Amino acid sequence: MSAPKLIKPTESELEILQILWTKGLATVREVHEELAQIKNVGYTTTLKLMQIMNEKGIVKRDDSMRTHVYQAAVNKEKTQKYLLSKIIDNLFGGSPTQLVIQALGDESHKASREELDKIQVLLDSLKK
Amino acid sequence: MSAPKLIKPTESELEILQILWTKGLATVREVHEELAQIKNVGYTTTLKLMQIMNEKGIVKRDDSMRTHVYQAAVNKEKTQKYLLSKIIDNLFGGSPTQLVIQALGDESHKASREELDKIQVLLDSLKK
DNA sequence: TGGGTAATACGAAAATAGTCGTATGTTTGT
DNA sequence: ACAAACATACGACTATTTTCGTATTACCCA
Repeated sequence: MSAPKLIKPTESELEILQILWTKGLATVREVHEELAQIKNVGYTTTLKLMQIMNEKGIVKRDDSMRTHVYQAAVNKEKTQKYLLSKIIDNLFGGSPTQLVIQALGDESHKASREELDKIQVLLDSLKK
Repeated sequence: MSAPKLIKPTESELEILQILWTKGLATVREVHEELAQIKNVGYTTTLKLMQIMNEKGIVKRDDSMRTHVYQAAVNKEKTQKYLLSKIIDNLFGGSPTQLVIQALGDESHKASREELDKIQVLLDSLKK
């Protein structure tokens, strides 16, 4: 029985994870430059954060080179599911339906026709 | 132009808000007793939290009586929408569809047939 | 080959969240 | 009437998260 340690990334950590999930491999510099586009933060701050994430096991790094290369060590879908589960409990009283309804109704994040179809497919399979 | 100040409740505050949204009006004692069922925390902690929430404007209170009566000062749906919007950006790269798919697939929060129908209705209206 | 640029390590301040002890006053039951 | 139970206020302590300055070492090239 290996305890599947569930990690709860902080908000800042999540921002970095998103970048790593997209890029796959990245240096601190690369991550920082992405980050700098959405928030005003110093390079060493990003560095420190990624070092801490490494200690926590949220990311892995290859430090065989002088410039270390990082990658996410936690699975994207698993992390999303885990955090979503918390939110469903914490914000929607345990009802995923309420969450879905709010999400679909969100004016600032409209779903395309294609996406709606995707949801329809899933919905059909759940109905069986 | 009144600035519609958007408040981001903390996790503990959210737990309290959930109780207040359900109860409508409640004393600290009542909130604390609900809270004590899900977490181990002292009475004065709950009290302090609610005092802070009052200062922040997240809750209102009637202190004309010795035992103050609290109620939520922020709208439930608005708060859910706001926080959800953040999560969509922060955890799902801006795609509400991904969030919906994960939420519907959540094994520990299964949606009932009735709820699925509700979602279907909403989905139909969005498709038009 | 020496100076500028770039990288990591480290420590510690600043900001935010959560916790509770203690003081003080109020109510209530017997 | 008075002790026990109950309520709020308030300050302080702990923990976590975010931030960045400074030191040190490595790399590059004019």
